[in-house]
Amino acid sequence: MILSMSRKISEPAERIRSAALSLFIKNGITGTTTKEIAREAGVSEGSIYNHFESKGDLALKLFLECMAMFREVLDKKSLEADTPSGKLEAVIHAFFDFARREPEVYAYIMVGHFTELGKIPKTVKKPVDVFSAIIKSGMESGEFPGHDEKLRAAYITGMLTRAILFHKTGVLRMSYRAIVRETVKSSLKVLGSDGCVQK
Amino acid sequence: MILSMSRKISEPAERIRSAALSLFIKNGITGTTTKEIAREAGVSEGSIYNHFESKGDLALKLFLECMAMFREVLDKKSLEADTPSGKLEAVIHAFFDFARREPEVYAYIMVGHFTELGKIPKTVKKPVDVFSAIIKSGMESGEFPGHDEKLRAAYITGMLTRAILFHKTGVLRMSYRAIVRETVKSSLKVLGSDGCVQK
Amino acid sequence: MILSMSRKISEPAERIRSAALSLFIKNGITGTTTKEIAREAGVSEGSIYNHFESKGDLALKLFLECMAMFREVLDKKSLEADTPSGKLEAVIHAFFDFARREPEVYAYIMVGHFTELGKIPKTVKKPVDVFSAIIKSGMESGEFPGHDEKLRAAYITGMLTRAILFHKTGVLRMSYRAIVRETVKSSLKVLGSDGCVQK
Amino acid sequence: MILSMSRKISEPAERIRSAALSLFIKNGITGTTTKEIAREAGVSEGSIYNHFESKGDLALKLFLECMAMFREVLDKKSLEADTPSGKLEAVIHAFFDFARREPEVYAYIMVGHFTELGKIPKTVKKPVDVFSAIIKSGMESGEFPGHDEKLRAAYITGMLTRAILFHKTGVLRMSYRAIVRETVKSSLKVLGSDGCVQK
DNA sequence: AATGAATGAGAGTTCATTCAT
DNA sequence: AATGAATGAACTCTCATTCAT
Repeated sequence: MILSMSRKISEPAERIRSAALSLFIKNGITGTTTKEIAREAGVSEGSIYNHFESKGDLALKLFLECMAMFREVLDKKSLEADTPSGKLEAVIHAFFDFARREPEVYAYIMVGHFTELGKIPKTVKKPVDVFSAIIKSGMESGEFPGHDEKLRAAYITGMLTRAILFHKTGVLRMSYRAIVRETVKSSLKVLGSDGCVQK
Repeated sequence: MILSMSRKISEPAERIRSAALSLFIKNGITGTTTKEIAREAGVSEGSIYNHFESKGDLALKLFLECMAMFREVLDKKSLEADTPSGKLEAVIHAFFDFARREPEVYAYIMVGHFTELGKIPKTVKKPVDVFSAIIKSGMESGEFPGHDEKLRAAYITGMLTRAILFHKTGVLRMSYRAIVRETVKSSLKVLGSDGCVQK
Repeated sequence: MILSMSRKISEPAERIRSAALSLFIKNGITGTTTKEIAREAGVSEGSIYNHFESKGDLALKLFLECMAMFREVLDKKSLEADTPSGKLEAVIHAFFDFARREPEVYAYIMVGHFTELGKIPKTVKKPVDVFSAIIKSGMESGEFPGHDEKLRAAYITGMLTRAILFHKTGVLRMSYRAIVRETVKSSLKVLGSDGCVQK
Repeated sequence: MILSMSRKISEPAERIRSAALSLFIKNGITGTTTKEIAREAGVSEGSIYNHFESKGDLALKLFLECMAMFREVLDKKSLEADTPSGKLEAVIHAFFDFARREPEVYAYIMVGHFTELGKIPKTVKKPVDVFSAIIKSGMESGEFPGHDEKLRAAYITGMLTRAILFHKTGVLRMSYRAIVRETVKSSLKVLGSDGCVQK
C-alpha cells in the first residue's frame, strides 16, 4: 500500500502499521487488541512498544499519516488545473480515486474522525481545507458566487463521503463512473450562482 | 429529554437509558463501562441486566429508539407541506431543529452509524429514507429533474450532517439561522434542473 | 414421582423440590441457578425462600429425603425374606428396581455423594447400612463366613452402583434382567466361604 | 507429586496445575475460583490464561493427565505378572498403592467422573479397561469362567473404589494391608467358577 | 531491537439473596 | 405466602503494558 511505498515493507514498524490499519478499520480501535496486531504483523506483542509509545500513539500516528497522505494527493491534483471549477473537478475525481485505490487509508480516516480528530491540533491541514481553498478562490473570481467557503466546503465533503458510503454499502445501482460524474455536476450546482436555480 | 417524555423518568430502566446515552456519546460505546452507566443512573450494576440483556443490547436498543424518534419527527414535518420543495424545506428545518433540541439523540445516531447500523435489518426505516421519498416524488412531478433519488438523498444528508458538525466544532462563524437558510437554498440547488447551473 | 406421592404435587414447595431435583441432576447443584429452579417450578424466585432457607438448604433437604426414601424401600424389602441370602437377593432386586423406577432420586443420591454426604451427621442411616445389617446377620449365622461386614457391604454397593452406571452409559450389552441376575450371583460369591474359590 | 516429576515444579504452568488439583478436590471445580488457584500457585490470575484457555480447559486437561497416569501405572503392573489371576492381583495392589501414594490424582479422578468424563472421547483408555482386558484373557483361558468382561470389570472397580472410599472416611477398622488382601481375595471370588460358591 | 511470559487492574456478567409491595 | 426488581459481591476472562532475557 502507498503508506509504505517509500519504506521497506518488511520492516517491523511498517508491518505493525499495516496490520493495525486493517484491524482498526475492521474492528475499531478499541475493538482491536495489541495481541491481534502483533499476530497479524508477524511480530511479538512487545515489539510494538519498541516502535510506538502505546496503542493510542499508534492509532493517532496512523491517523495523521492517513490524513496527510490524503490531503497531499488532493493538493497535488489541485495544482494540475487552472480555474476553480477545473480544480474542483480534479479534486473530486482524486477524492473518489483515493477512496477506491486506498480503501483502508480512506476507511481509517472515516473511522478515526470521531476518536482521533479531537486529539490533533486544529492547525493540521485536512482534506476539507483543500476544498475550502478552491472555493475561496472561486468566490473571489466570481465563479462561485456566495459567502462562506467553509460551510460550502462542508457541503462538498459531506456529499462526497455520503456518496462513497452509499456506494460501498451497495445501496446505489449506478456505476462508479456515473456516480463520480453526477457528483461533480451536483457539486458545481451547489456552488453555482443563486439566481439560476430558483427558476 | 424526549426519550423519556411519556415515561416516568425516575424508573430505573429510563435512568439507565439516559445515563448510557450521555456516556456513549462522550466516550463511545466500547469506551463506556457498565460501572459508569450504573453510577450515572444511580442503580446497581447488576440492575442493568434486569432490563437489558447486555451492554451491546442496551446500545443497540438505544440506537433503534433514537433512529425511530428522529425519523418520526422528520416524517411528521414532511406531511405539513404539499410540494416536494416545500416538504424538503420543512424536513431540513426539522433536521436542524432536532440536532439542536435533542443533541444527545442526534449525536448518538452519528456515533452509532459505524457500529450499530450494521446490526439492524435493512428494512428499518432511517432518516435518509424520508429524503429519498421526497426527492422521488419531486422527480416524478418534474420539480427535481434527474435520476437517482438515493444518491441525491445521500448528497442532502451529507450536506446536512457536515454542516451541523462544522457548526458544532465552531469552525463556522455564521448564525445557526443563516446556516439553515443557506443549507435549504443549497439543497434546492443540488436538486435543481441541470441546464441552469452550467452557464 | 414418589417424592410427592403423599403431598399435593401442585403445591409450590413440591414443585420447587421437583424442579430442583431435575436440574441438580442435569447440571449439578452449583451449576443450577435459583432462577432456573423458579422458572421450571413455575414460581417466583423469591418464593423459593418462603419454603427453604437457601439453595444449599434445598439441596441438602432433598438429599436427605432421597436417601431416606431409598433406604426405606430397601429396608421394607429386606423384611420380606427370612434368610440372609434371601434378604440379600431381595434387597439387590429392590436396589435395581429403585434405580429404574426413580431414576432422578437415584441419580441425585449419586450426585450428592460428594457434596452433601459430608454435611449430614454420621448417624443418619444410609442404604449401605441395610446391606451391612444383612451381611452381619449372615456372618453370625455362618451363611456368609468372614470378618468385616462394613467392608463387604462396601463391596456389594460398589458392585451395584457400578453395574447400574455402566448399564446407563450403554457400555453393557446385556439385558437389565440378566444384569440383575448376574449381580445377585456375583454378590453371593463375594460373600461365600473362603475355602471354595481358591482351588 | 508424580504429575510434575519430570518437569520443573517451579514453572508457573506446573504450579497452576498443582494448585488447581488440590483445590478442585477440596472444593470441586465450580467451587474453585481462578483467584484461589492463582493465589495458591503464586502467580497472577491472568497468568493462568497464558497456559490454559479457560478454567474448564485446565480442569479437563488435568483430568486427562490424571486418568492417563493412573492407567499407565496399572498397565505397567499388569505386565509384571503372567497369569490372569496374577495380573489381577498385581493390578489391584497397584490400584490401592496409587490411591495411597497419589491421593490427589486419585481423588481428582473420582471427582471428575461426573463432570469431565462426558467431555472426553470414548476412545480414551480408562483404568477400568485394564481390568476388562485381564478378565477377558482370563475368560478365554478358562481361569475366570463367565460371560461379560465389562460387567465384571465394573464389579471389580466398584469394589475397589468403595473399599478405598470407606477406608478414607474412617468407617473401616481394618489395616490398609488387610483391606488390600481381602479385596484381592474377594475379587477372585467374584471372578471364580460358578459351581463352587453355591455348593 | 526483539521476545513473550507475567502482570493486575478492570471489564462484562452472573447469581443467591433481600425486601417493598 | 407470593412476587420480581434490586442488589452487590464475586465470578471468569481480557488486555495494554512491562521487563528479564
